[in-house]
Order: sequence, then structure tokens, then C-alpha cells
Amino acid sequence: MENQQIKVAVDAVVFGYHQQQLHVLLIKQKFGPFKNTWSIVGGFVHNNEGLIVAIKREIKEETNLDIQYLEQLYTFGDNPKRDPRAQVIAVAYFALVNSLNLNPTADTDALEAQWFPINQLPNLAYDHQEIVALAKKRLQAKIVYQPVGFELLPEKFEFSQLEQLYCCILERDIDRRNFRKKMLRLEIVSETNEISKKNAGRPGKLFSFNRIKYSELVELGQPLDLF
Amino acid sequence: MENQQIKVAVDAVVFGYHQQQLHVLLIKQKFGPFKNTWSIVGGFVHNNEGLIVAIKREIKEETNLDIQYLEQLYTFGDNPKRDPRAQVIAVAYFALVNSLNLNPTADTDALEAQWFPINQLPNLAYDHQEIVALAKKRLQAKIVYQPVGFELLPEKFEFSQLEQLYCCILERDIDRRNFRKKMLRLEIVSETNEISKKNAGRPGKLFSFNRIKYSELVELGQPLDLF
DNA sequence: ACAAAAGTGTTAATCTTACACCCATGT
DNA sequence: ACATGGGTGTAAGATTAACACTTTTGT
Repeated sequence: MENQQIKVAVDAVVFGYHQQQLHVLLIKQKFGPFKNTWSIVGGFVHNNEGLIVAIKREIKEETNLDIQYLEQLYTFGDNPKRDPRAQVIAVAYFALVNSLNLNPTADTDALEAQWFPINQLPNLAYDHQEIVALAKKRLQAKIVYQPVGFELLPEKFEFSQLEQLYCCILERDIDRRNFRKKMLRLEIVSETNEISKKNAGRPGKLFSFNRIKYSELVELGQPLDLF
Repeated sequence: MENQQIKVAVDAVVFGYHQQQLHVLLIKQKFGPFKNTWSIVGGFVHNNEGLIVAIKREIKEETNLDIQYLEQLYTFGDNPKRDPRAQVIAVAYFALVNSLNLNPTADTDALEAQWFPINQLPNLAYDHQEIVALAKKRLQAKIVYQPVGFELLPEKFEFSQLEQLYCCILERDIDRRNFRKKMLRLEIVSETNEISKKNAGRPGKLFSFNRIKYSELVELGQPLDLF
């Protein structure tokens, strides 16, 4: 084998949901060719480090957020010059966090970290715009057959929040009655005995995601059509 | 950045269909820690080479087959010791070829290349068994919403062949009438004016995949439920 | 009493599934 | 004439989509 010069990086598109909007977490580069440009979180894989371990480490280092859901998205490496400094292939992940009560704190590397609404992103470093676009597409596709939406919400939530979240991700209206029926029929959301009183109007019951029931459905190989 | 020692490989699970069975193309390793063990096709990425280019080169070099369909599958690199010699991450692809008239010819590297029925695979090198299993799962999932099955058939085919192929990939029975109705309703298969006469019994019309119609459907964002 | 959001059923249309007999050809 | 596989329609059941009024609370 010739002496391969290729570097391996991991990057993650971290999604959060708050203020009725889907957000992406970005950090501002402090060094390198894209100094002062916003980018998604990520970095190089260490020697003898697995990819998942690497991306978790990077997210932890750069943002201090607790990841709820993480899956591999795509590996970017068709253009050997996507990084101007050297040939770098990036294994991209997509992550969901419950961002409601969490502010990402820029960490040891003193990077700025900030949530941006998905439809109001600044210019991004490298090919990160493409990565974010793909992640958004994947989230939209995924949410209709796997209940990943819950990972973006707090443990207990109102039905209207869940509905809002779906609208917002799918970028279209949803029929409230049909939505509720579907979710309740599958029994993957359970009523709690708590009641929300934050909003105006009639208070709503709080619900929670029934992970046990969901696992059962998955075991049975039931394809769940949420839409 | 510390001096990263990680190598990047590309591997492909190449599927073919003949003798009423789904097959995977394997090659026999001539060197290295898995000498004489069967493995999927692949190899290291060259410097300044894109990933797609690399995998196409490897497939060409090792088998001489014409690839009909190629997509990225998953990147394997969570276990830094998956290759006993060094830390190697493998970007895995899955490929479909029309294998009916083609024998893979072991090529310049004098490797043996051979089709194996998907359910009768030998022991495989590295974590290739896992890669093949994932590719199979992906193919099964994919074929119900994207008509990739056609890539495994010749240009013109009998309806029964298509049906057989679906049965074989999904590993279950399919209702002939409903299947035909669905395919014809979507207009992605077109009748040709040729007639097959290979088999016993009443000769069947030959059909072809209507790529133009299919592109139109995709443009319209029509989600096509083939099942 | 009014504003605001929660909660709730029915109907029509569509899609899916199950199912069996006749047809064209070769031997 | 018989064996083999090709070709076709219908009816019942399930799912989805569309749609509007009543309830509970705070002000």
C-alpha cells in the first residue's frame, strides 16, 4: 500500500427545537482557513478511537450538550479538495438534543456556540451547507416512520407541542384530530396525570413517549406509518 | 493536529440476480491476514481520489462488471481494530448489476471472483459479514419505495421475472395480480411489442422499465409505495 | 362574557388484500 | 388433450383525509 495521506474527520449536525422552530447548533471557527466562519461541530478522529466515540467526544468538548439521539448520516469524500488544506473525508452524523433548557456553552477551546433556526443559517465553512441540507432531508424522511421527534422534546409535553414540532419539521400543516388519533392508536404516547398551565386557554394534559411500547412494536417488525 | 494514522478503504457489496436467486459477488483474498478467505470487493482509496471514483476503480479492477446502481451504505469504523493490521475505516457501498450474461472475470491481481447466493455465503474476512447483512437489509427496505429492482434485470424482462425478483429479495410471497396492477398503474413499466418464448406454457410479453416516467414521478415528489 | 387553546367523531374516498378461472403455446 | 405458465376483475375490509363544534380555563 502506498502511503495514504487522507485524514478522517467526524462532524455532526445537531438539531434542537425551541421557540417553535427547528434549530441547528453551529460553532464559530477560531483557527484555520475558515476562521470566523460558522460550521457544524466536529473534528479529527484520534488514533485508536472509534468513530462514534470520536463524534461524542467532539460534541461534548465543543458544546457540553447531552445527545439524545445520534445516527450516521453520510460520509463526504467525493471531492478530494473539500478541505483546502488536505484531503479529508468527513463521516457526518445527525444528532437530536432536547434543547429547551440548555444553552450550549462554548467550551475549553473557547469557541462560540449558538443555535440558528434551520431556515436562517449563516454561510457555513467547507461543504457544511450540503451536510446540513442532507441532515434536514433525513430528519424529514425519518420522522414519518420512526418517532425520533420525541428526542427533541422534554420528557413531558403537551400534544400541541408534538404537533407543532411535526408541522415545523415537515413544513406543512397537520390535521390535529387525525394526528392525535394516529399517535394514540399506536400507543406510543401515554397520558400522564399532569396538566400544563403555561399557556392561555384551556390547560392541556401532559403526555410522554412510551419507549417500552415503541420497542415492542419494533420487535414485532411493525412498520409504523406515522404519516 | 496530531499525526493521524488512520487508513481509508472503500468496499462494495455487489448484488446480482440469476437462477432465481439474489447473489453477492465475492473475491478470494490472495494476500494479507485473511489470505484465502472470501471478502467483498474493495481496497484503499488513493491520494487525491474521491470515494466514488475509488470504489468504481476497485470494482472495475477486481471484477470487470458494469455497475448499474451504486449508493453509499454505511461507514464502518467504530471498532478501531476491525482490521488487525492497522486502524482502517471502510466506507461501504452497495451496488446492483445485471449479472445474467456476465461472469465476473478475476482480473489483473489474479483474484478469484465468484457469485454466491445470499443465503449461502462462506465465512467472510474482517467484518464483511456485517456489511453484507446491512446491505441486504437496505436493499429490502429500498425496493419498496424506489424501483431499484430493475437494475438487476436485463433491459427487457417478463413480468414473472420481476415478480420473482421481488419475492426473492423480500423473502415472501407476492400476489401476482396485485403486483402487476400496482406496477402498471404507476406506469413505470411499459409493455414492449416483443414476446418471450423461452419458457414452457403461454409466452409472456416483455416489459421494460420506464425511466422517463419514473423521473417524472420523482420530480413531482410522489412517494411511490411499491408495497 | 369573551378570548384562547384543548378535546373530540363521523363520513366519503381511497387503497389494500384476498381470491380463481380462462388463455396461449409446446409436446 | 394435457401440462405449463401468462393474463385478468371484483368485492370486502382497512386506512386516510376532510371537516366544526363543544369544553375548560384566565381575564
